[in-house]
Amino acid sequence: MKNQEIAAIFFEMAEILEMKNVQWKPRAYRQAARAIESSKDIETIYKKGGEKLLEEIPGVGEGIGTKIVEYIETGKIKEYEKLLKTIPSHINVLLKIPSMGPKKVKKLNEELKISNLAQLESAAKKHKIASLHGFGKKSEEDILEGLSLMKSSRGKIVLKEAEKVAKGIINELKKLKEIRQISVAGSVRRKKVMIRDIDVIVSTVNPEKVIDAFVRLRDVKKVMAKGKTKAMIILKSGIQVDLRVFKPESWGAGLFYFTGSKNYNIEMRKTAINLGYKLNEYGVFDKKTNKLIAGKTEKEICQKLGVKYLNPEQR
DNA sequence: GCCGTTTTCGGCCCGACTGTTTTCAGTCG
Repeated sequence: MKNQEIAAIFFEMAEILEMKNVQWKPRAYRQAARAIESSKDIETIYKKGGEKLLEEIPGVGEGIGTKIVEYIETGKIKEYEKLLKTIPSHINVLLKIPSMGPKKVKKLNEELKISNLAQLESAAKKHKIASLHGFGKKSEEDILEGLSLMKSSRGKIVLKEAEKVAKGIINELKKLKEIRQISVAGSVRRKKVMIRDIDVIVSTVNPEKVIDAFVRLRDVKKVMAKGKTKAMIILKSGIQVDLRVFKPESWGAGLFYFTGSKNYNIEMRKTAINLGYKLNEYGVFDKKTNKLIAGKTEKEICQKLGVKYLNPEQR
């Protein structure tokens, strides 16, 4: 199955293009990569109907279609090899550090010639980064923490372990009388085999209290973010847990939004737009009046969008 | 680079949070 190989290449191309400040193409490559990841075996499609049939995959057009064909036929993509030569090799590992994206990686490379983890660590420790425009003292601390987190964390965990952790957190939070509804969402709810982080969704009329309790859970190692509607923590085990808080009238929308895969969500939002609606994590809204027309439950939302209610695993 | 029951050109999902800012850019999900 070449799907994963090709998708990985397109994701990487998107990152490189982004570092080069290329507009829109990164999005196109990512969209195609995600579609390819979840599409049927791409080689079979090609053998059956040629490039034309490949272009029926959403997000795959002439340009990307030709590249897929090139990979199937020759095992490589010239454009990709060309792109690789334009950046320092292995600079992509820097993108794996939390809080580091294409723009920052590019800047650090240009200003300080940083192109690997060791150079990054050394520069941060010598406080060379804080003086760069757009960076500061906190950026330096974040980088060092991100580096140590990366060294210690085991990356993804298996579903069973994630479910156990999620259950523990939910049981703990359930003790708060402020909580109306609570559920796990994201890839745990979709029952993916490997889990990167755990999403927990809550509905309440008192968000502050719930978020406070969340960031003070027993096993919290670090609070990554804490706002009015969401918080992110890293547990001592290295697992990241995100909490999203909603009002009861948006419960279904929140759960829907943070359960769906990225592709599924984009699909649903487009469906909403076509119907003259707007869909976000708070509900389905009438585009003209901005009035909430569905949000309490997932089924209500599906009904308004005219789509079949799918089990989380299918989204 | 992709896509189109208003468009073959001109848009591209979008909201929250943080840090470095002086109103915003970058990152994340």
